[in-house]
Amino acid sequence: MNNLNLEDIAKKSGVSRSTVSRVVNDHPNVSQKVRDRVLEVIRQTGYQPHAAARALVSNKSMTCGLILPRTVDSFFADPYFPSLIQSIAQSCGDNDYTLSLFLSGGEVDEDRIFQRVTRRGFLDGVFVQSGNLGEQLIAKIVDSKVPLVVLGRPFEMEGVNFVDVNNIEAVESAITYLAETGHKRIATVTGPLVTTVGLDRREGYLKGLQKSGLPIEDALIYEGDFMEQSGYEGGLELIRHAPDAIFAASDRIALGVIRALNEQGLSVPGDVSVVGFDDYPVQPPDAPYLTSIRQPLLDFGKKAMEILIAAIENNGEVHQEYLPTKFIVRRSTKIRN
Amino acid sequence: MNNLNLEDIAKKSGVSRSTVSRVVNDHPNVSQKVRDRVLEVIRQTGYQPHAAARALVSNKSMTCGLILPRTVDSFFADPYFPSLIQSIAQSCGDNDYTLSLFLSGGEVDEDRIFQRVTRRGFLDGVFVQSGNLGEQLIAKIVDSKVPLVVLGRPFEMEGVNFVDVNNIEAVESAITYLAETGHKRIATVTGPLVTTVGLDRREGYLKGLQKSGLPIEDALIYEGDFMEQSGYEGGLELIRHAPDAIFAASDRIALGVIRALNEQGLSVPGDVSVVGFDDYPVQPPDAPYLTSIRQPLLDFGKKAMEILIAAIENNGEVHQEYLPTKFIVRRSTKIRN
DNA sequence: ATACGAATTGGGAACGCTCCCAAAAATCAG
DNA sequence: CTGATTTTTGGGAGCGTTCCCAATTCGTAT
Repeated sequence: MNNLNLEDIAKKSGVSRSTVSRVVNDHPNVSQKVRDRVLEVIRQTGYQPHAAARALVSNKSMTCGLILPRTVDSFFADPYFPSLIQSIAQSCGDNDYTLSLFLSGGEVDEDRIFQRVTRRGFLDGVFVQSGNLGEQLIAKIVDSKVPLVVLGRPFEMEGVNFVDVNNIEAVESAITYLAETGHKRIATVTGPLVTTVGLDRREGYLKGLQKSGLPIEDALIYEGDFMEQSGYEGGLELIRHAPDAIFAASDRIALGVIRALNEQGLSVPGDVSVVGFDDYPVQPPDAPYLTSIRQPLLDFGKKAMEILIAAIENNGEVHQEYLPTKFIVRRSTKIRN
Repeated sequence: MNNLNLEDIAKKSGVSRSTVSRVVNDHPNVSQKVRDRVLEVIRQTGYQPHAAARALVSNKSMTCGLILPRTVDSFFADPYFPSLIQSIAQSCGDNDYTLSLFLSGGEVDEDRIFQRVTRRGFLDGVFVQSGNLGEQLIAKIVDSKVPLVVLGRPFEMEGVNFVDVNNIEAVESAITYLAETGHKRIATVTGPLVTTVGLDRREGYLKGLQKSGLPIEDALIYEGDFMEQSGYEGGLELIRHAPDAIFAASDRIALGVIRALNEQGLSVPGDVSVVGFDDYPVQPPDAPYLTSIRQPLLDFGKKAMEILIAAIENNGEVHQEYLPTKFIVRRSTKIRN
């Protein structure tokens, strides 16, 4: 088995521990001849440095944490989570970091996670998914000085790194588009208004109406929770007020809305246009033609990782970034005149 | 900040490093008085042992890996993955292990992951999700002697730990149930037949027919891939051969099947009974009444963790376990006479 | 009180690495 | 060919633990 240490490799290649270390870490000032010889021994023996020993002395574990403060339900149902995980995992891998996952279901978990996160020699930094549940944890982590990047804008933004999608602007321009294409009564099923995402997307909706000179009507706003069921319920409710377009704060909501409309004999986009948000790579086959706002998922993880690395290295300035989205017109909307 | 070490705590509490270590690790032979004093200092200072230092000397990182050899698509679409992650994460947390996540999309990733996994002082053991992609990786990990538990039966079972659900038996009894309730032409949309799950569920289907004295008809078997779309396509294909029941190898497939049937004017369960597999806690609202086979998800993670811990500690015997499922009759099936 | 065994406590060594500095070797200029 | 300079190499120290063993303290029976 592979349980050799630096010294063993050194002996086998007739050099010193230090030299092997230099080779392993790609330091300069090693003659080509020696480097090749050592490299060959390493190849033959399959030597790999001991992660813990390295972490101990260099004070870097090359591991970061991803904390998802989530209820069981939403974690299952929403493709956002796999996407997020995937995106972060990818970026970590690309930067030679390992990703540790922490799922939190409540305060007890959060305490436990907080303990772990602040353990020395364990994580170099953490990502926390923003959401109503995690706020307190975020505050504690900020206090603890552990390098942190929040995924999605947190409520308390002062001095905390985060990456988010530009929700407000994205929705605003989607609404503007709807207004420009002849829609007069634009309704919305929002996300949960206890989250910044939910709030921001509603804000974008309001701003969009304002900008387009359309009146804001409370009856055209239904608070959902990103799940399909809430879209369905919202759809049933909203059609009582004769909208000609519905902006859904997530694709899943949009699916529910469409289901409700269809069930009531309304066609999409014939009678009502529907716009979603997310545009996941895998569209549910029920709605292959959903007009939606695409989140730049891979960029998201990449940017988050960039910021985390900066935070780990500099622990200086605060980074807060909003990534642009892309509005994709498909066939769930139509131009009205 | 919290960067004290054992020695500091020792000094502050007027004892030696060793004693503090004993207190931290709950060793006996520390007088109550001293223990209390040390504990108080630890509480005040918020001391936590340095993870890497501990890992170095004790040769246990208290971290395990979860490797998901998966294509992007299926990872997004299938609620199985969040469920699996959740279940494993939970069990890890409960046993004071940290979970590191590795998503693999191909051979390059697999090599990289393998390197990491075998790094000393890094992971105490790993879980690998079974599937056609990961077989080679599993073989390599088995060779490397890193404690391993495969999630789902692997193709090559010799000497490798795994946990699976008793797919064959589960499906067999579902089919038997259908036969007993008067179904004569039971069709199936299988999972991908390049995976053991797909194969086993088909095997259960065949055995069930056999046991019930029903003939096996190739036209009643459609190979799907666990995704809804394949259920839809399978449904369209199968109804040309007039089945009175369709067993879908996953709930997602079942949804697609139902969609196809409905689209063709057939009612479920009026014309055709449909049985799914998985019974995820969050049922898609389209089919709240799906008769299905429930996977014992939490038990799954728990059992897997148990086996992994045993493997880490004993590295002795091989554990291969099949967990029982639960057949849940709802309203997508009916009794025919 | 004294001695003896048990319980408690302290300090050294080691885990495998990186970093620093000094020693050795190689290179170069005069 | 010598001395100065640069490059390469080797060994010691230390990171913060745990484990082991020796030293000390304690309790108890004589």
